[in-house]
Amino acid sequence: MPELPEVETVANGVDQRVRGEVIESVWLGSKPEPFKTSPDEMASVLTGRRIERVYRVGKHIVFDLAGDLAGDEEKSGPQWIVHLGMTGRLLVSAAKVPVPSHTHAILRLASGRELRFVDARRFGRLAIHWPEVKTGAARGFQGPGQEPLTISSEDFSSLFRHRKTAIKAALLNQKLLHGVGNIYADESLFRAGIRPTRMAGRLSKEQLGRLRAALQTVLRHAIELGGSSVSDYVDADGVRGFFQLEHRVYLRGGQPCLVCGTPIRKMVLAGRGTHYCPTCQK
DNA sequence: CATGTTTCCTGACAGC
DNA sequence: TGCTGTCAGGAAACAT
Repeated sequence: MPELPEVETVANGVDQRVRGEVIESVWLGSKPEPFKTSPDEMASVLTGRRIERVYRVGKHIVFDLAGDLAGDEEKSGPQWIVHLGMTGRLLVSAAKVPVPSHTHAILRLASGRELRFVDARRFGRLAIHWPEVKTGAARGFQGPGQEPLTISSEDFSSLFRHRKTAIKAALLNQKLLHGVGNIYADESLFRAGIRPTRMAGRLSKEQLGRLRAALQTVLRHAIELGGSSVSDYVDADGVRGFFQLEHRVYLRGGQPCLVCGTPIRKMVLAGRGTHYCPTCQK
């Protein structure tokens, strides 16, 4: 399941491959489920645009598109927003490469290659975002929450203050921090020594400080290793990441804790498989 | 508003 | 071998 490090890896890979490319034509699958914007509108907005830059915001991949169809104006253009959901992939392929099953969108590029959105489980979403022009500068897609990698200690702590839900559920809430999913929630809570079930609003300042540091360390390390390849995640080249080798609790239920040897416990919390060490996490 | 529950979807896997 | 049943999980919709 792509989370922040996997989405960052994909966005960077796609950026390297398609930055500066012009979208010549667009095909969108007949089923409308994956689209927040109607297929007709999406196709008409994308067609003829130049891709200026591709990057990550939360778990979303953002394509900055040229503001006018000639692409030589400074006014800011629309953005194409891609959310990979559980099984979504963005592939850059030569046109002659067979189109995989479950392909929902194909952007044909001026170079002759194609950018393809493939998603077996259809949890992914595509949308057009128009930067809102308020006082002067246009404001691009911001995502639902705050960035885990750059948030200050003060802002991080205030996110959880007075919150009565479990800290793990709060970490998964994209309106607070965006980009954190099941793997990195479990891994950062283990490294911070905090039980996933602890009420968010009852954590001490020290615990919240440890949690922020652990989360940022884990996310940065995972980005360096190309993300975690569990189930079928691969990057834009079909290459697997390696952070799954660094997992200390995720999917390790019943196996000994790498620190103290106690069997890792597995439970369901916030509807998700949740893994923790009952000795190391208080 | 805050929090909990249900739903979507299909590949993978267990069990027969 | 091949069928059936169960599970996983991000986020929106719905319920409390």
